[in-house]
This record gives sequence, structure tokens and C-alpha cells, in this order.
Amino acid sequence: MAATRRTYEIVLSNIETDLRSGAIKPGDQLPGERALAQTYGISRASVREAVRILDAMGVVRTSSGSGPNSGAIVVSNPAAGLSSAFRYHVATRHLPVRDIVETRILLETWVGRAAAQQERDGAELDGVRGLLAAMDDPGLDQEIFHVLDAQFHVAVASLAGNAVIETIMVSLSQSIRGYVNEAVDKVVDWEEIAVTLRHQHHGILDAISDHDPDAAEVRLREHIEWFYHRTLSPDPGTPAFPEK
Amino acid sequence: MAATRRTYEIVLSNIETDLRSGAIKPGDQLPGERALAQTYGISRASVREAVRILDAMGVVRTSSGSGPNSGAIVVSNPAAGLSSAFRYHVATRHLPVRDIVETRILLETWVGRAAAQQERDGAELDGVRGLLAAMDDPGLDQEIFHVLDAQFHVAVASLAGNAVIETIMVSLSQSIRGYVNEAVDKVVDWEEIAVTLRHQHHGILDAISDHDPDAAEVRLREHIEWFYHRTLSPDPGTPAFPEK
DNA sequence: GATGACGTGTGGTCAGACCATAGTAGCCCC
DNA sequence: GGGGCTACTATGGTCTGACCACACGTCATC
Repeated sequence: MAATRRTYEIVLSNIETDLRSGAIKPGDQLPGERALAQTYGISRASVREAVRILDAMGVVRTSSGSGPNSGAIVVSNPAAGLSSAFRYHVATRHLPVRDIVETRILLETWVGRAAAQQERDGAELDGVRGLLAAMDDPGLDQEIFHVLDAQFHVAVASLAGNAVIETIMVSLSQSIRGYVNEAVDKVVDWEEIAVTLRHQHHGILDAISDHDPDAAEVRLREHIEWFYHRTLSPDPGTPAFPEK
Repeated sequence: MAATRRTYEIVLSNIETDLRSGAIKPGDQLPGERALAQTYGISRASVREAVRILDAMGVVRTSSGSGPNSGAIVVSNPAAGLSSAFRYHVATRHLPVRDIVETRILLETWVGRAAAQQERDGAELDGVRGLLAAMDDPGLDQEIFHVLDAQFHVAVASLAGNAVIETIMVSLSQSIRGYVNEAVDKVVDWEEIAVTLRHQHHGILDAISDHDPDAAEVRLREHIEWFYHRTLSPDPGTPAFPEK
């Protein structure tokens, strides 16, 4: 059975080939399901199964209606597919949360070092500073805080200039989002934690701004490890999330 | 439209919840499509779309027939889902091959250092040595060489003991497999390249065996960079693969 | 020019039919 | 009792057709 090619794979491999050759690219509208079914001589249901997979992988987004924004539009959203995959496999315990955090530390510290070593004009960090300023609002809703926090890490990652590492970082962060939210809901001293996080963020951005890669690395490592121990690993003996 | 929950997502979220809670785990057989459709009060087609996604993510594998091995069986194959996602997004040029190689270098050197620092009994590297011995066969088919090469890297990664990094490494490697194969088919001095690769592999394993993380890191970096320059980047001006 | 109605093509979902596959149970023979 | 064969059943895989909601574009009317 594994050796038999599924019908929907015809669509998948053709679309991958077209993406690769540049015949279709992000922003383009694919032919409709009925048209693709006719083109490949298969049923519309098989086309739909292929499109479902592409949708889950972040390659297309679909919407009904008519006009140029309808149907399957090619997009570039790798973090969608990757974070889903990570999430399922965390749930199966095949990818332990502890390993995810360790991987995040590796990637984030690399990103911090790289960002600290980049030449840049003074205005380039203004967007990041704006994020930190928004996060410094003491009355900020906890959920918004986390959204901004994620945006801060993405912004730092994009400074480093490696799209793959940025994507993996985002995906890993999103894959444990649910567990983190649950853990944060249980802590009694969220305000105290937020104060420390804000302080750590500023330290990280200062290190990058000051072109100090060693400080950036140390501070990012401390930041992630500290938050991990305060939330996902409060007690070494009582994991609140899938562990092997 | 994005705010409206798709019917198949009911199945997806329920299965993720069950995985997370341990109610189902790898090896288990899911209820049949018709049974799931009845359970959730939806059509079988919607169930199929959910199962397609899980299949693509490496969470289930499906086969027809009857008995305990039929239907959708839960598996743990994260590299399947991740490498597909990477591959599509390399094809869209959103994830440049150059960034993938840089990420591989970061992960492989980390793995090499970690493996070199692990305590182990002498027999633990025998499997890896066996791989290198197999690769040293001068008459080895090129395709088999690459299979063994990939196994070598996986074996080194598993020595380091981080399942997430190992999975990402495998996925990244697989995502550019096609481009590498095409590039290798074009080189005229494959035998010369293979001799160098064999030499590099032995050096890497020696460094790990000798508990020398610095040497392991240096040799892994050289190994990947050298191969990249000899194959995927022969001429800086003529990329043979999607680049931005 | 603005608004509303209509038509068309889109994806989303459902139901049903049929096929190939893989196991299991039952029956028959040695 | 064991082995082989057949029939049955449940499985996924694929196809067909129907219907719905949606979004746009066109045309007619004010």
C-alpha cells in the first residue's frame, strides 16, 4: 500500500513542481477544484484532499466565492505547517518539551549573536523598541503580553537574517503555546514574572544595540531558561506537559 | 472565512487532545472513517480530509483491509511532516537553500559537540563505525552512498540526545535531497568527492570518540560547507535551486 | 453615480456507490 | 487436530452528484 501512489499525490507533486519552477508563486490563484479535477482526470474529492494538505502545510489558503481572491491562493506560511507538525508530535511525546526548549535556546542564542554583529542604522531597532514599550504597560492584558512577547522574538530573529531559523523558532514557540498558556494561568505571581521578563527583554535589546554578542547570548539563554523553569518546569517531578 | 471552523478540524482537535492525554498513542488503531463520521455526526469525506492531514504530518498511516493493522494507525514520524513542509517552502523560495545549509551547520555542529561530550561505553559507536565501513566500499553505488551518509548523520545526532534537533536535522536534509541528487548527477569527479567525504566522516567520528568537541565542531562545519560548495553552490552566480 | 438584483463560479459538506485489500471465521478434508 | 479454501466483513481509496453559503461581476433602475 505504501508503494502505491495515492491519487491526490498527483496534484501535490505537480504543484510542488510548478512552485519550484516558478510557474506559480505566492499570491497566485490556483485553478478551481473542478478545473483541477478535470485537468488531472481525477475526482474533485481527491483534489480536495491534496488541497487540504497544502493548506495544512501553509502553502495555500482557501476561500469560497468568486473573483481573484477566491479559491486556493498560494501563500508562504511555513510556520503554520511546522508548528502543527511539532504540536502533534509533542502531543505524542515523541518530541519532548524539554528538547524543544533546549532547541529554542540554541536557535535564539545564535540569532542574538548574529543580530548583535549586524551593522545597521539607528532607526532599524525602533520597531523592536516600540514592542518593548508596548509590553511595559503595567495594565497590559496577559494574553496581549504574550502576543507582543512572541513578536519581540520574531523581530530579533529577523534581524539575524536566516529565514529558516526564524521559521523554526516561531514554529517551536507556537507548538508549546498551549502548554505555556495553561502553566501561566496557574502561577500566582504573574505580575512579578512580567516585571522580570520586561527587564530581560530590555537587556537583550541593549546587548544587540551595543553590538555585544556575548551579552546577547547570555541574556537570551537566561531569559528562556528562567521562563521555562518558572512555568513549564516548576517542579522537576511534576511535568505539566507531555514528557517521555 | 478564516474565523469559521472547518468541519474536519473537529476531528483534528479531538485527536490531538486524545494524543495529549495519552488516550491514544503510537501503535494504536483509530476507529474507522465511517465510525468517526458517525461519532462526530459529520460526513465521511470530512473525516478523510482530517486523516489526510494527519497522514501528511506523520501522525497516522493508513491502509485498507481488516484486522488490527488496518485503517489509521497512530505513528510517530515527525520528519515526514517537517521535511514536506520545508520542501514546499524551499520550492516557493520563501526558505532559501542557503539558509537551510546554514541552519544545518548550526545544528550539526551543536550535535557534534554534544556527542563528543557524552560519556559512553566503547561499543556504542560500533554501529556508526559499521556505517562508515560500508561507505568505504569503493564500488558502492552512489545512491546507496547517500543513504548511508544520511544514516551517519542521523546516528551522530541521536548520540547527542535531543529528539527535536535530530528531527529538524533529518527534515532539513531531506528537504533538499532532490536538489543535492540533481547536483551530484552533474559533477564529473564524484569519485574524488566521495574519497574526501569518507575522510571527513572518519575525522568526525574520531573527534567524537576522542571526546574532542572542538575538533568535532570544526570538522562537521568543514564537511557540510565543503559539500555545499562542491555541489549546490558550484558557481556563485548560477544557483541550481530556488534562491531569493 | 449609487444601489440592488441576478447570475456565475468558488469552496465546503454531505450522501451514496463501488472497488481493492486484509483479516477472520467457518467448513471440509486428511 | 491441523491445514487449506472459501465466504464474509470491515477497512481505506476513489468517484459521482447534489446542495449550500459566499464573493464577485454585470446589468438594470433610480
